[in-house]
Amino acid sequence: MTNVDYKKEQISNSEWQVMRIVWSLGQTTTNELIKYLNRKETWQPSTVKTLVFRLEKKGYLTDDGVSRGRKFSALISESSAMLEAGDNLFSSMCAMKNGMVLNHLLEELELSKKDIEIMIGTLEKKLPNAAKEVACNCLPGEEGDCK
Amino acid sequence: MTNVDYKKEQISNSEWQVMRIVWSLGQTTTNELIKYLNRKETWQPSTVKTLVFRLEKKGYLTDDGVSRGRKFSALISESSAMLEAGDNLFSSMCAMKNGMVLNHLLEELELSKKDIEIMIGTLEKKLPNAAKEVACNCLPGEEGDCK
DNA sequence: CTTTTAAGTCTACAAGTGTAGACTATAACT
DNA sequence: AGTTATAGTCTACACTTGTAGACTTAAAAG
Repeated sequence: MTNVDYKKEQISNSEWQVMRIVWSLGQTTTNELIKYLNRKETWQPSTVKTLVFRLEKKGYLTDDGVSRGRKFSALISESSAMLEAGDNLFSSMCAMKNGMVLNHLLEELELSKKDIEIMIGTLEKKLPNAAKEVACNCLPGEEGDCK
Repeated sequence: MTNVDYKKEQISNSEWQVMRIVWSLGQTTTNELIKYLNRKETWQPSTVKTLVFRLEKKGYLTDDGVSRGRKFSALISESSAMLEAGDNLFSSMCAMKNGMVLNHLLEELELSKKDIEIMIGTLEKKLPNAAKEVACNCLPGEEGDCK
């Protein structure tokens, strides 16, 4: 069995908040994390420390080993984490309705001109070879689409 | 305090699998669920029963109260569940990179001609008013974008 | 060098999740 | 009516997650 379907440990919601600070600062200390997160969450310093600890254990953060005031940095880029999260979500939902969800997101999310242009390009390139219908994959086996 | 930010209980991963069958069949029994899920998961019948029980408790499923062979049905549509899941994911990630993730999904996911056309329409309508840049909202407070 | 502060580590604990066995009561069969 | 199969309910247990207090030790201050 190859390693292809190896499932990395998830970044939990709270952990995600920590990662975003690290990704933004590039490199950070526990204190800085506590300071920033204090503006967004109501966490005690201990909570942040626990989260950092877990993220290191899961392999998403490392530190420089200095005994006081360690510098942490991410072992995964924000972009790949985001892509993975996106893939993950969509791969577990009904394929037939993915388009609808995407369209909704395109409508609701703030997007830059450039993003929009890129996406139009992507879609236009895709259009010619697109199928009439995407099959529903909700029911294991062959039978019926979801409503 | 209004109810606006009331947080519904999450549908967990395993529960999601159950819901997909219910959504597809419109109405179903425990046995049918066990039968279908048996093709996708390696769950024991008990596992399915637990999942169904939890989904009823969380308010996502109801049954017709018949003592044997109850019929279950969903209390939430698959579409709204999916939309919610999508919103949820994207609202917790970096706004600046949302476009990139969406583009990746547009590239990778199977989409129907019609979906694509709709989305191109959405994007074209959006383009004129789109900003040059979407600000990064990773750091609480004002300072700096994430990389 | 002693004291203090706080960074880092351990422990904790409730709720949620994945997974499933054990038990109970009811419908169906003889 | 008595027996049986099994749908439905309870209980269980390990692991993850959210959240945080307690303890230890090294660095900073006096």
